[in-house]
Amino acid sequence: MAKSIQTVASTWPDVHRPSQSHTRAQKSAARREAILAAALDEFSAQGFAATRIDDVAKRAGVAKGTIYLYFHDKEELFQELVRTMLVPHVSALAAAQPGERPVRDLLESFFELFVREIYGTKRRNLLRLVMTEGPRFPKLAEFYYHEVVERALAAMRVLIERALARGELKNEALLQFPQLLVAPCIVAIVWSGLFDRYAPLDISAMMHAHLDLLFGARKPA
Amino acid sequence: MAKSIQTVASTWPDVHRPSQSHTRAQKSAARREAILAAALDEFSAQGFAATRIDDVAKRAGVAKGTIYLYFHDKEELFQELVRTMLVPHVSALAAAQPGERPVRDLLESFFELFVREIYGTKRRNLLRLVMTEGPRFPKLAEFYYHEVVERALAAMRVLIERALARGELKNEALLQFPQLLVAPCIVAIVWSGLFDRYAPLDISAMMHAHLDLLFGARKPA
Amino acid sequence: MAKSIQTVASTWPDVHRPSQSHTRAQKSAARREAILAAALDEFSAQGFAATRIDDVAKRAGVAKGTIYLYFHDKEELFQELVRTMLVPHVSALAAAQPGERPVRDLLESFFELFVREIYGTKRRNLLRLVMTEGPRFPKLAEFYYHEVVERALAAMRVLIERALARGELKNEALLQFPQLLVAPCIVAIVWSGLFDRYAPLDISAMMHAHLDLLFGARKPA
Amino acid sequence: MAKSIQTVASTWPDVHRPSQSHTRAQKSAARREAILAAALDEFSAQGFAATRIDDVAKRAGVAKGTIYLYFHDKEELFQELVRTMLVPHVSALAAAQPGERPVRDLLESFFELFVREIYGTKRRNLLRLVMTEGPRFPKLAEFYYHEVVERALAAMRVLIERALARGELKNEALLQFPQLLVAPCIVAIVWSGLFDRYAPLDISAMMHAHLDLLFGARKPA
DNA sequence: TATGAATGAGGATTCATTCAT
DNA sequence: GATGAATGAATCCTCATTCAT
Repeated sequence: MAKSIQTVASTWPDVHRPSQSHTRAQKSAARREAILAAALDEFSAQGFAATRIDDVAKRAGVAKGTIYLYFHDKEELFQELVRTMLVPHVSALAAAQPGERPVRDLLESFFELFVREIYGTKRRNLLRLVMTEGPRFPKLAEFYYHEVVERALAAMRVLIERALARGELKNEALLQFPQLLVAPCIVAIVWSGLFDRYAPLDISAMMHAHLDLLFGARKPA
Repeated sequence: MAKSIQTVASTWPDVHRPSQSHTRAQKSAARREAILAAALDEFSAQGFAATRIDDVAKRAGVAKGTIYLYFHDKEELFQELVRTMLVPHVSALAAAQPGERPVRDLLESFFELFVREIYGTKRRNLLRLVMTEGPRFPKLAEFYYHEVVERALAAMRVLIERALARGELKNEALLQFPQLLVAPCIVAIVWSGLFDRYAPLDISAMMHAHLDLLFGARKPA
Repeated sequence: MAKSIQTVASTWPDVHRPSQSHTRAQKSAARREAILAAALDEFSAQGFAATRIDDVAKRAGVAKGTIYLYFHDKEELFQELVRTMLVPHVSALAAAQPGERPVRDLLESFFELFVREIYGTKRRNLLRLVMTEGPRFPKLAEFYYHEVVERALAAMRVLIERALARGELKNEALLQFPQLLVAPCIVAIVWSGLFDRYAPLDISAMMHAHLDLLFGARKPA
Repeated sequence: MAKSIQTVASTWPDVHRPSQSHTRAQKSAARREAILAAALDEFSAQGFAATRIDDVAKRAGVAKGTIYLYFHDKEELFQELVRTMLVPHVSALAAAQPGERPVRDLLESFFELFVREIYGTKRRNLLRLVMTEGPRFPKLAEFYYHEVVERALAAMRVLIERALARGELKNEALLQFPQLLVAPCIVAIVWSGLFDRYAPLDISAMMHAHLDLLFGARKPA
C-alpha cells in the first residue's frame, strides 16, 4: 500500500555509511560521522547524563580528545547529534506530498515511512532521547518545535483539510489537534522504550487500526 | 460534564499536605513525604542522573544523611517516588467504573480525572519521568507494566466492548489497540514537557476532539 | 604437666558472664560489660577503623546512644576494651610464680595458661588488635609497655636467672632478650590471624618444641 | 660476620629510586612507583582504613584521579603495594643459599639480610602491615602464604636438616616448627611497631642471641 | 591533527556523634 | 538513664575537560 515511499527514502542522506574518503576534508567528515554514530548508540542507551565521553570515543574508535576537536563539549555533541541525525528524516516525513491520491493512502505511506525509517532504526532511540532530555535542553526543544513540530503539524493540517474537502473525513476535530493524527507514533516510541520486552507492539497494525478509526474501516480487498 | 468524578477524587489520599503531626510515627511519615515531595520536584526538573541528593535534602529541609534513613539509595528513592505518588492515582484511573451511563460519558470522566489529578498536578512530571527514565529502570518498567498498564488496558477493553455492544462504537479496531484510546494522554505528557512554553496545549479540548473522532461529534446542546 | 594452672585461672574475673544483677549499679556494670564484649567481637573482626559503633550497639543489645553514656567516644571504648579485658589476664601471666619447681615446669604452665586463656579465647583477637592498632594509639602502646611488657619481661628475667642458677639453662643470651622466651606466643598470634585457614598451627606442640630447644629435649617418660 | 650478603643484595631492584625517565613508559612507571612509595608511607603510618587516597596523592605529587589510572581502587593499591615492594625481597630471603658453609653462617647472613633490607627500611612497616591488615585481606594472606611463607618454611627446613646432618643442631624440634627459626624476625617487627620509642631493640644482637641459643654460644674470637 | 595521561571539581554514601523525647 | 532519629563532615570514586607530546 505504500509504493511511493521508495522515492522519498532514496533521497535521504545516508548518515550511517559514509563512503570511503581520501581527502582530508572527507576523512574529517567521516570521523565526525563516526563520533555521531557512536554518540547515538551511547546516548540512546544511557541517556545524556549517564553517557561517558570515554565510551563514545571507544565506540567511535577515536581518542577521547578527538571528540573535543569536533564538538565543543558534551552538550554540543548531544545537540548536534539530534539535529544532524534526526531533523533530515523528520523533515522528510513532514514534507507531506500532495497529489491526487486519497489522503488515507498518503497517511499510510507516511506511517510506513515512519515505521521503516524511524521506528525500525536507531533513530527511534534518538526520538525518544528528544522526549527524555528535551525538557533539560530548552534550546533543543525550541529548535525542534520550529524545525520539526510546527512544520509537521502544518503539513498534517493540509492533509486533514484535503481529506475533509474530499469527504474522506467528516469530523473537523482533527484540524484543531493534528497531534492526534500522529499520536500513535508517540505512543509507539514510548511503549517500545518501556514495555517492548513484556509486550511487543505490532506498530504497523496499530497504525492501520488508527487510520481505520479515523477514516472508517476499509472493506477487505 | 464530569460531575461524578468528585466523589472518587475526594477519597484519594492527599499525599502532598500531611496534617500536623506529633507522634514519632507521624513525624517520620511526614518527613518521608517531605523528602518524596522534594524528590519529585528535583527529579522532574533535572531527571534522575542530574539530580543531586544534596538538593533534594535542601529542598526537603533535612540533612543529606536523613534521606538515607528513609531510602537505601538514590535509585530506591526514585522508584519509591514513582510507586508511591503515581500508582494509587493511576490505579484509580484504571479502575474503570461500570454502570449504565454511556461509555463516552465514562471516558469523559476518565479524561477529566486524568487532566485534573495527573496532568494538572506535579504528577504530570512524574509520569513523564516514568516514560523517560523507565528504559533505564527495568524493574520500574516491569512494575508499571503489571501494576498499571496491564490493568488499565484491560479496563479499557471492557469499556470498548461495552461501547461496541451498545452501538456507541462501530469499529472494532480499538479492541486490539486500547493504547489508542489513551494515546492523547501520552501525547499531552510528552508535549507539555517539551513544547508547553512555545505552544501550550488545551488538553481538555484535545481530549474532547479525540472522543469526537472516536464516537462522532456531539450535537451542540 | 600444668596442674597448678587451675588455681590461678579460677581467680580471674570472668568478664564474659556477668551474674544476674538487680541493683542499678549492677545493671549498669552489666551493660558496660555487654558493650565491651560486643566491642571485642567487632573490633577484632573488623579492626578499629572499620568497626561501626552501630554494630557494636546492635550486638550488645543497646541503642547506639547508650554506648556514649559509658564511653566518651569510639577511641575510649577501644582503649578501655583493651585495658579491661586483656590486662588482668596478661598480668596474671606475667606474675610468674616462683617456687621450688623446675623453671621449665613453670614455663610449661605459663604457656599452657597462655594457650588456654588467651590463644584459645577471643582474647587472642584482642592481643592481635593491640599489635594491629597499637602503632596508631601511642597511649595504648605506652600503657601496654609499662603495664604489661615491662613487668612480663622482668618476670621472665627472674625465671631465666633462676634457670641459669639451677643449671637448667647454660646460655646467658636469653637474659638479654627475654623476648625470645615468649617469641612463640607472638608467632602464634600472628600466624593464627593470617594463615590458620591454610595451615593451622599446633601451638601447644610448638611451645614444647620451643622449650625443648631452650632446655634440651626431655627424655620420653 | 655476614660478608657474603652484599653480593646478593646488590642485585636487587632498587624500587625506591627510579632513574630519570624520559619515554612515556618510563614516566608512567616512575609515576606508579611514586604512588606506591607514597602509599607505603601512608598505609604504614595510618593503616589501610585510616589512609586517605587524597593524602597518598598529595604525597606522591599527583592528582587524586591519577591514582585511579594506575590502580582500580584503594584495595588494589594496597595489595599491589605489598606484592610489588615486599615479595621480591622476601622471596630472595626465602631462597636460602646452599653451599658448604656452616648452616649457622648461612643463618647469620640470612638475618643480616633481613635486618638490612627489611627491618632497616620502610619495608619493615610494610611487613607489619601484612601482619596486621592481612586478616582482612584473605586474598593477600593466601598469596603470601603460597608465595612467601610456604617457600620460606621449606627453605628453612632444608637448612635445619643440613644443620642436623652436620651436627650443628642436636635437636629435631625445629624441623617440625621452622617458624621458631624466624620467630625473632616476627618479634622484631611487632616490637618496633609498638615499643621502639620506649625501648628500642638491638635487633642484630637479638638475632645473635637467638642463634646462640639454638647452636650454642660461639667462643669469642 | 590526534592522542590519552593527568587533572580536580563534583556527588553518592557512610558513620561518629548529638540531642530531643 | 536510654533511645534512635537526625546531622553533616569526611572520603571514595567518577568523568568532563585540558594539554603536552
